[in-house]
Amino acid sequence: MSKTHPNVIADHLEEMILEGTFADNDRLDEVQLAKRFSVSRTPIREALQRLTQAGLAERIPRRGVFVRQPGAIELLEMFEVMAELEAAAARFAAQRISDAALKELVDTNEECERALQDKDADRYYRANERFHQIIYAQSGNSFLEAEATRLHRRLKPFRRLQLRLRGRLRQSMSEHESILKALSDGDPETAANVTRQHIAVQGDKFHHLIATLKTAAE
Amino acid sequence: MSKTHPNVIADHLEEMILEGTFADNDRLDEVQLAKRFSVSRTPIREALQRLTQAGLAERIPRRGVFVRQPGAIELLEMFEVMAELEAAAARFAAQRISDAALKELVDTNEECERALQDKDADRYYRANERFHQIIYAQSGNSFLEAEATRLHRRLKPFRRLQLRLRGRLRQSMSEHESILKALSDGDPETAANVTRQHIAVQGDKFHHLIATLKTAAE
DNA sequence: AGTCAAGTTTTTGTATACAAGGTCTACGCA
DNA sequence: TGCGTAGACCTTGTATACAAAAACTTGACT
Repeated sequence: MSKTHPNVIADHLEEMILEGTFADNDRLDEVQLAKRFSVSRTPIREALQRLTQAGLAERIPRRGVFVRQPGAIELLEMFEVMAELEAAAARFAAQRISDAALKELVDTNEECERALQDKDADRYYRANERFHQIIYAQSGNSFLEAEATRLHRRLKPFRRLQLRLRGRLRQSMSEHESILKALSDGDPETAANVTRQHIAVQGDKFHHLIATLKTAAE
Repeated sequence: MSKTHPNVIADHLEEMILEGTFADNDRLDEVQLAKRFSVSRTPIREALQRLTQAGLAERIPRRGVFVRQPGAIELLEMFEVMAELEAAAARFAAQRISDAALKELVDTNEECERALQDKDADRYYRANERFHQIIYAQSGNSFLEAEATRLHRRLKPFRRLQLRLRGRLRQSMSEHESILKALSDGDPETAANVTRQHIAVQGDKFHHLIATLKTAAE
């Protein structure tokens, strides 16, 4: 592998962790990674620190850094917070969204629809992601946008799971419609509530999630 | 200064930045800090990286790291998000709070009251902080608790300002009462809304905030 | 055989050396 | 005098050397 910058290394490792290349509690060996990326330990340590800061790994003093995959409970907690952040973004967006963005949102949702009919999961995920990203941006709050994006990214590998969990994509689509309506109506409360419901994982789905996680782990 | 660990150094620098020891855009000189803390540049660089990750400073490649004090807009954005996180915590807490915690919350609020009557600002701030911390914890979501605490900490130096901004502490106290009532009633919606109002900086206060910031900067 | 301890090896953490790019000064030239 | 540029000087970024702590191995003793 060619010599590369620490940020790139961190991105790379982050990607690997998020994609599940490493198992939970795997140790990230500094010299091994140094060889792997053809750099010295110094930039590797920098990258590892970034990962620990992001919560993707944990550094135990004098023992090393270990990847930290979230368990079922932590995952639920993260989804709960995600739901609130998205709800907040939708609340603000209902008051602040531009006509252009609203149109873009409609287009994106139609793209979702088409991808769904074509059974093109990949395209659906991309469009879905853009749908949410537009709402973050239209919250008119770049700090919120950044935080939401960060958490969204962190949860990305589990989104697929969440969708399967929710049952059918159909329902997700109709929720999008409700969000869209609330936004174009300029109704912050409804926008927030509908969005929260859209993201949240509640009640009986909890057990389903745990079961799915266990299956995935084996 | 005695030789100390990078985390301690980072905490120290963080404290200094938050307390306003450094001005915006000040460069954090590696060798200077190394001398100051009697360590080599390596642990200093680690500490600086932590600061940049936390958003308290920015690293410009090949130029150094510079402290980033939030401007008025960013500050408002952060308060907006803080309001939403607190509202979310209150929403969950209304459903999950324990009797013991509820009692503790009442006690803490009374402590606020007493401190207010004694005009003991310091004690008031401590009690106020505990009040909010209890709500975070009682959200029953440790991820949310951690995120809220993180942002709370970041906004700490501006809270004083926010209170002055809101007018009188009296109002803050009566808002606490409303929150308390909603929590003991187990009413999530009200708890969330009241809390959001409690934290939020809206409308005309905006200009006031900017003016106050400018004064503080001179 | 099992356990404990001393020594060896491995690994992290810190210091220092070196390389590469950026800044600043001083001098030449219009 | 003002501007541009060459070169010295700093500063950051990376590699390597060294120190200290943990893990592992081996062997002695019960």
